[in-house]
Amino acid sequence: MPELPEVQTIVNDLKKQIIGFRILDVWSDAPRLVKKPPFLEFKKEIKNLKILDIHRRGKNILIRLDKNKMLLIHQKLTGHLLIGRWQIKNQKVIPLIPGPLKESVNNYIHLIFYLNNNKMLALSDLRKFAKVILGSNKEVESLPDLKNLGVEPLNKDFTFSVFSSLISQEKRKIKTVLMDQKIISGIGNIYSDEMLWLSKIHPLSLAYQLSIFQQKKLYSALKKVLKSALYYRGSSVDDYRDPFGQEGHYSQKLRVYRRNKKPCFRCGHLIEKIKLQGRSAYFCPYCQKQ
DNA sequence: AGTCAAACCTGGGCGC
DNA sequence: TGCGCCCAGGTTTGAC
Repeated sequence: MPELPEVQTIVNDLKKQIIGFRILDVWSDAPRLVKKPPFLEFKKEIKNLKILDIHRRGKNILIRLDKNKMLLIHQKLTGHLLIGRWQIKNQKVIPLIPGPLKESVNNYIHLIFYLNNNKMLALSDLRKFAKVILGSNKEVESLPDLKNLGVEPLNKDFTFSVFSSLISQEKRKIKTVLMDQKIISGIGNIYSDEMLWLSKIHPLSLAYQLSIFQQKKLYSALKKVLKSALYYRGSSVDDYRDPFGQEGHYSQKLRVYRRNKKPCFRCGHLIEKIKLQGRSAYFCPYCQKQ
């Protein structure tokens, strides 16, 4: 499930592949992935638009187009953006390029943008949870998806005092707060577990009850984990792949996520798994005392 | 204000 | 073999 490091890796990779090219056409066998406008309109509107820029906001990918249009893509749980070439045969998507793209992510391609560089940008999504929206710059910018997002954790203006004031008025559990996109954008289940383990904080601790010392530990762990995961091109815990079908290498660096009943890398006690708001949280009961 | 469940989806793993 | 069941999970929505 792509979080900030994965989404940023994808955006960085795609920059070199799609900027300056035109979208010639769109194909989909799951038009419901496009939330706005209705698919036929979407197809008509996006035709021949030139790709001017691509960037990330939270976990959203934003592709700026000609004629003041913007394309928003959120990959949710199992979405993958892939660069390659495919052919549709009997309603099935067949890869034309051998290699890494012949992997399983290819089995779930539901949306293809045909570009004028003889390549295609495809959205593969096993769960079909992904979200695609096309609108004017203004329309897209004012969507709640973007408008309600909190601070970007890797921006310079995300200082310790900003972080401190954000969490010290939060009565919710710290893991819930870290994953709340309205507070800080881009952190999900994997990296919230990792930063809490690194700063030795229990996921169920109430945010406003953390000491200044703990806040400082968490702030630096937060930055460290995200930067490092970005450096290693994200984590491929389930099936995350970059636009070329390659895995991220941070999976080998993960310290707690999905390590239930395995020894803690720090103290050897067994990692525990608990449920928190319908999600799993992994932590070391010895290192991360409440 | 905070917590929780349901909905959106479907492959994979389990028990029988 | 194969059926039914539950689970994973980001985000939104609605209920308590």
